[in-house]
Amino acid sequence: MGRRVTQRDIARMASVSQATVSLVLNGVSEAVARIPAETRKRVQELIVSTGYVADPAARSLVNASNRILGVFTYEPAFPSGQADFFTPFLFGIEETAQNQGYDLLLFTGRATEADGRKRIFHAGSRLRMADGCLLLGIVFDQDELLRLIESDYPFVAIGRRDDASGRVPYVGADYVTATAELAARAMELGHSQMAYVGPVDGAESRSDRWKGFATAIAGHASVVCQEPGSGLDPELLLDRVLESGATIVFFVELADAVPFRAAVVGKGLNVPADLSIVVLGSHVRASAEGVGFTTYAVPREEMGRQATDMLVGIITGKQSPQQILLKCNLVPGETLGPAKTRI
Amino acid sequence: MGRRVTQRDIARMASVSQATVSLVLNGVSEAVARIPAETRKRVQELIVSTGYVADPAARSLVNASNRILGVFTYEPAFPSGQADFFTPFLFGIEETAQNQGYDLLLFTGRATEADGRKRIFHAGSRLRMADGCLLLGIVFDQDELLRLIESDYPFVAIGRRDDASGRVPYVGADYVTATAELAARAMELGHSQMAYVGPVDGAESRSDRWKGFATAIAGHASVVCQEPGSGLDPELLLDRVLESGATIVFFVELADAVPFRAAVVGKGLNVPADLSIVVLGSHVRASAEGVGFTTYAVPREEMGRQATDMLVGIITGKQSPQQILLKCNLVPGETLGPAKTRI
DNA sequence: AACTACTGATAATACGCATTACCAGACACG
DNA sequence: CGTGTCTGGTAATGCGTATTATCAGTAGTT
Repeated sequence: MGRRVTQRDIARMASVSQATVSLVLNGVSEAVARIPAETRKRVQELIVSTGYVADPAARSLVNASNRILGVFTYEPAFPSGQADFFTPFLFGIEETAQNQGYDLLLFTGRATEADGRKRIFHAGSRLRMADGCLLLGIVFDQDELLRLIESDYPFVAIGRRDDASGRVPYVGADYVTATAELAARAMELGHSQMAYVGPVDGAESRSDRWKGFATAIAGHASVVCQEPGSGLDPELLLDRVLESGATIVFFVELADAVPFRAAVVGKGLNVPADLSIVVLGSHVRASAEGVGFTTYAVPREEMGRQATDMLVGIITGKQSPQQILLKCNLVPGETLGPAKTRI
Repeated sequence: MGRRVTQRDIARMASVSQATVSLVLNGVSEAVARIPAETRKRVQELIVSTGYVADPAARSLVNASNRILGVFTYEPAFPSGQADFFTPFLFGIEETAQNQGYDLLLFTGRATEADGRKRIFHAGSRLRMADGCLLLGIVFDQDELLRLIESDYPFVAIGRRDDASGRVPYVGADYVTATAELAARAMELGHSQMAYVGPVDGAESRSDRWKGFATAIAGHASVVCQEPGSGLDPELLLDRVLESGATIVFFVELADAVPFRAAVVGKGLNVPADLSIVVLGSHVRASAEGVGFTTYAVPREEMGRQATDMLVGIITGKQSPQQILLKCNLVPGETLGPAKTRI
């Protein structure tokens, strides 16, 4: 590779010093250094004709700033399975980063430790290459969060985090309220025997749903069936639900609801006449796919946007770390109806 | 921000020199520098306990290597409209980058010039932060490609490029062959009056389709209707197609085919009994969406993978720039049938 | 005692850039 | 002629790291 052009090269060509080139390049004011227009022009022209571009590494060594935002995903980032989950965040992040004039560094790092999890801190980590970092994922590593907080390295999590004694800055979605609203609506429609399919604890986004649900129905309705979901055979699940006497099923995962609904229809039953289905959170896109589930939309793109804005604010010192919850809008859908009176 | 830990800090704590820390850190062999196990251990422990991580900027200043791959998209990268177009590439790129131990730098840069196009070269470009770069997009800038080639900066385009006197390394899709195959199949089914909706020149991916199409039907069938597509009112388009006597319509863009099909059905006609529809290239996902168009699948993820591998090969000097075309597999679909004999 | 061989490091330097302190020359003024 | 002021720059330095040449001390050999 033919060595790239440096300020020294340009300096030699223009018969000035490297310092002068730097001064011209950064267009410093007359107040700090006097460079006559004629010299400026001469240097400028050489900069253009050689296609000189400052080496960002060297620049950042001096400035301690790269105008780069890191994006760290705890779960494997892109693999198609998670695609619909991560891409909306990335859309929002990319859009805002662009507006703010930042580039995005995606940390692809694979699991390095014995526990099979990706780690932020490891030998050769390129984390510092970014001025700050966005954290994406369902489950985070406690130790790393703590270290991150203590290191003063600017970062913002996407999704609510109550780890690390509540000091994690984040932009999350208000699952509690949205779930409670759906549960309330279900109760208005006469449902009192409910099924809940999905995890009730673990990540915040999951326990929050359960919390909102459980709180809302407390004293008014009861959970007659609770399954962990994910991978459970739809037919089998349907049998259990029917057996339990539930008139409505709440799904944490859209992916579980889809085959379940197919199973219901396959059995000659009608949704929502015979059985209501509610999904606790979907991508905005989901509704466009014609499925029509009753659910609420998690504003993932907006989360990405606000998290990015906050991160930039923290980096530039214009903002202090905060914790923000965004509202999820209800999507009426067509899978929630009045409770069927069972015989 | 409390200043970060540097090698000097560790050196002081361990009562050794900065050089020693660097040597221990990089685990140099006894041959090049002798550091007794005891000292090594002492330094190692401090490295761990302080959570020291080498500054990649400083490192790259010395090494001229960051283990970072740049991704430059000429069209706005993520915005939802293009989502399905770009994300498959990114999946492949991310997967391979991860396997190769590289991080990904997404250049978000906005249009800086008067012509409203994004530019690779501009003041403050962070291009050099990456060891090499992948180029994504439909239409590229001639000048920049030339400059890139002459600069010896490693890069690989995704999509065939005949710009810059054919010296652009790329991994593309073989649109010519795939399109010709579809055209041949159509002719086998008796179609001889054809409509073609979409651009016939401009970007390679577009002119290649037309080329494969035109070559295949030359002398056997004729184009009775050709429209530029994109944005044309479906109803109006349908009228023109019917009027022309075409028995089959080839679409360059899936996005155009979808509303068109709806218009056909809306008019009480049947696809493919009354009119066949063929789409020239789709995402693999398209078939999963239940639309069932006859088309061919552009192996976008695989293109991303191979381009990334090639780029890494070029960077490490293990491979020279190449030009590769990948095969597109036909997707039978349900929208291509025998030609209807018009009255 | 003089020489060699080895050990365990370190000092020096370069990488490309930004920045500050400083300086040489021209000119004006008293 | 001595002093001050302005102009047009430059030299020097530091950022954090990798690398190479060098060196002081000790032990062993003749």
